[in-house]
Amino acid sequence: MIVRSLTLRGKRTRATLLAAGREAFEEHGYDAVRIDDVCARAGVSHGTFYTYFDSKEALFGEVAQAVVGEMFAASAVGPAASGDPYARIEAANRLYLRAWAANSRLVRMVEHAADADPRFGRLLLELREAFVRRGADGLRRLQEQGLADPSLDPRLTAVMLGGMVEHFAHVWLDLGERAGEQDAVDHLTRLWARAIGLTPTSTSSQEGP
Amino acid sequence: MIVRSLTLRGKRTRATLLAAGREAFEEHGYDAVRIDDVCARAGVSHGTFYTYFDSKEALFGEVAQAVVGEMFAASAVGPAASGDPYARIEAANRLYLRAWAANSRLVRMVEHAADADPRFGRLLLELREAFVRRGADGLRRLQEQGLADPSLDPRLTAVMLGGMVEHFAHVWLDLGERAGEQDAVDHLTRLWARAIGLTPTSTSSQEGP
Amino acid sequence: MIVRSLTLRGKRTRATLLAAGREAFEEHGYDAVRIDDVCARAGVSHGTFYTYFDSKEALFGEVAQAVVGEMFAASAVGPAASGDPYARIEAANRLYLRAWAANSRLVRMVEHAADADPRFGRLLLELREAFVRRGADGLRRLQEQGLADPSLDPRLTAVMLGGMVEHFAHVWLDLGERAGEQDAVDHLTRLWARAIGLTPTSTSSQEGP
Amino acid sequence: MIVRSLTLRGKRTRATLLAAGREAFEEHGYDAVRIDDVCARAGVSHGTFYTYFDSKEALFGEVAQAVVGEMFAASAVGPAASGDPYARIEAANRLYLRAWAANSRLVRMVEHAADADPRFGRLLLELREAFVRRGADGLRRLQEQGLADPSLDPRLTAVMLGGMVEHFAHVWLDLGERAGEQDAVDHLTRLWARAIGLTPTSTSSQEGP
DNA sequence: TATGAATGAGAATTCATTCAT
DNA sequence: AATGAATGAATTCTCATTCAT
Repeated sequence: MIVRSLTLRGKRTRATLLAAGREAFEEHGYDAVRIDDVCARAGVSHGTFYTYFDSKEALFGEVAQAVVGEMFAASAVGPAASGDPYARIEAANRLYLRAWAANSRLVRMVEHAADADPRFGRLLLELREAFVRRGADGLRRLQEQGLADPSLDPRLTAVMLGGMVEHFAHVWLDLGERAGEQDAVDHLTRLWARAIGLTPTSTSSQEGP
Repeated sequence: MIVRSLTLRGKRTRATLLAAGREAFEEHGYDAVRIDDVCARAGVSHGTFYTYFDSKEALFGEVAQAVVGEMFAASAVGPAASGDPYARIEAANRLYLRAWAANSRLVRMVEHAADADPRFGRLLLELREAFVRRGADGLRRLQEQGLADPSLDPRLTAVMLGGMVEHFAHVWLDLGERAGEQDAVDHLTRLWARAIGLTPTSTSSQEGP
Repeated sequence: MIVRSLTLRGKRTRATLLAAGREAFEEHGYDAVRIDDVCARAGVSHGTFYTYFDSKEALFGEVAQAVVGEMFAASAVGPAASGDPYARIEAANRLYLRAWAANSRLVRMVEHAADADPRFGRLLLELREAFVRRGADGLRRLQEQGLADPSLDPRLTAVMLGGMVEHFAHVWLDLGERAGEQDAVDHLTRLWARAIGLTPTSTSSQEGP
Repeated sequence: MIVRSLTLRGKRTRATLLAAGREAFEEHGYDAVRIDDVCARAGVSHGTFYTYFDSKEALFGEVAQAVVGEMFAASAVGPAASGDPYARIEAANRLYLRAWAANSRLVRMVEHAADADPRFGRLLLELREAFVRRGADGLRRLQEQGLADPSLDPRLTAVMLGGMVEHFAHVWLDLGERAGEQDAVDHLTRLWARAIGLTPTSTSSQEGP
């Protein structure tokens, strides 16, 4: 693997290889991907692959890193979002479902890789931690505002309800559980809101009469 | 692989191999297990393996079948359980957590195998379906009794809340999220109960007024 | 590589592979030999090779061991040899030349391998040590009998004169220095004998008056 | 590789590469040296290497040539040396030991390379020939002066005794045979002198009456 | 002259599976 | 039923060398 800083051409080749690898992993799964597949897709010889990556695993490592980064970025509810708690939860759930739709296969591959290689486990842990903290902070705020059940442990609750959304995304998008997006988001949000004892405010878009 | 029915000795050898395979898969993961490992553990030669199983995959198929069966059996709340809805949910959650603790690695392996082989997908689907149906039936009954929000789709809700428990089991037991069992079961149950709008009955052990 | 003790058939295959490897190394040198060459020569598939040997290096290790053993055995002057010191030296020199003729290429390969792998260095050291000790013991005996210069260090002298023979064997047999065997043995022996100040006994076959 | 004569800058780069190659070969051995290592050491890029050398082998060829030249030059007993035959032999032995100490690894590499490539064989032959001729001429002169056994074949004797020194140098310096330089030179010289029947002259520094 | 990206021939090794005994 | 020797497809990775810039 190359060490020195790359020229423009080198950077391009590396990026091509990375993209090709991502596609290949997504399509065929880690085991089924051969270095030569990636190279063919990228249009370079397999010697070139080793100019930029140490091994198939190293390539996957970079793909995983990218995917995890995207997952997190994609599911962040902007600060501009409505101040209404219910609406924020709803927006977060919708975003997560969509982010998952775009990356589910790869994320599951990272999860599997984590079984064998702690490096991937750490990557996943960081991602999960970010989500959990985000959820726990949100809940804590609601509790402080008297809008949510103060007896719930914020972290544990965030882990559980976040897990509900994550797991549903998997079941829905990967395992083919049938549901419309609107229905799915609605149910997830209602369950979440009610679970934490969210007190509807006047602007709430909750289930109505 | 032989077809005719087995002698007693044959049955024993087969069972030994199956147990050895299960242990090996559990310890090292699918890819890392070599047929030789299994045979060494079972104390038979390579050739013998193929007397009883068509392939490594076939062995794993049987292991998976067994695990899935155990998972389902282990997590069924007996009919003798208290009639109190909250208590039933609590019992189910506790049982599921424990069943998962006993089988998580193998279940995850089955999940991963399902990515590549639809046969395992089907197996998993059956398991999930049984859980979902059980959960949905329970909810429907509560709705009919006027004890749960009637506007919730029973199946979708069961998928989501069941997923919450399943996912938490994974996070807690495999990924090391710290929590005590009592706390975990309590939170899962409270979140679940409140999410479906479970109206406390007089015998409820819920958090009270 | 196989661990359990081999059946007759297994032993035969292993021996065939070992012989094939020895020939291949002898003919083409370590680097140029491919595992497949050895297998083709032995008439087995290359998978079979790995049933019996861990690697090309391991195979070479066994070949080296064998060659070194043969070298030592082949150059031992039997105790039955004439008691005449000069004749014994002469016999040893002749035997060494012949042993070298049979194994020079492989011995040189071991020498080269020793540069990279201390294991081979040790092997060679043992061989050399045996030769040196044999030579030193012989000289010491002659010194004690008053037949050789007592001021010479037996070990150092044995190393030097033994080296003379070893090196000449190489130059003569490998590098093509022209000489007849009789002449070669004669000169080596006369130089050796005179170098240690060997006093001719009455039965000496030395160069006469 | 370029053909036209080099600019000053070109010469410098070439020399740097040659020196880097020599060091690299000396440290790691032929096989283990990658062109990249040499280039990194020389501070130039891969491509540049091929501006000056046709191949790795060509580089080694030049290194070998240089080493062999140095070996010969370094071990020549100047004409100014004492006219005493014993002293001349002693001086030559000491010089040879020292020259070998400086170059043993590379010389052995050349020897090994000679097994596969006759070009290196020829190089070595020339070196050896020069030594042998020098030794044979010396012996012939002594024989003519009546100072050495006239029945010895000068060339054969030179090959053998020269080999004794060369081989001892290897054993002592590369294989770790323990001896002090003075002892080593003393023994080599005494054995050599007595082997050829060198008659001490009055000025001899030999071991006395 | 120098650079460094690209090439691809080449070899080692693993392990599920078959089959003769 | 059991054995274990034999098979060979499959894949990774290295590094000397070429060549466009």
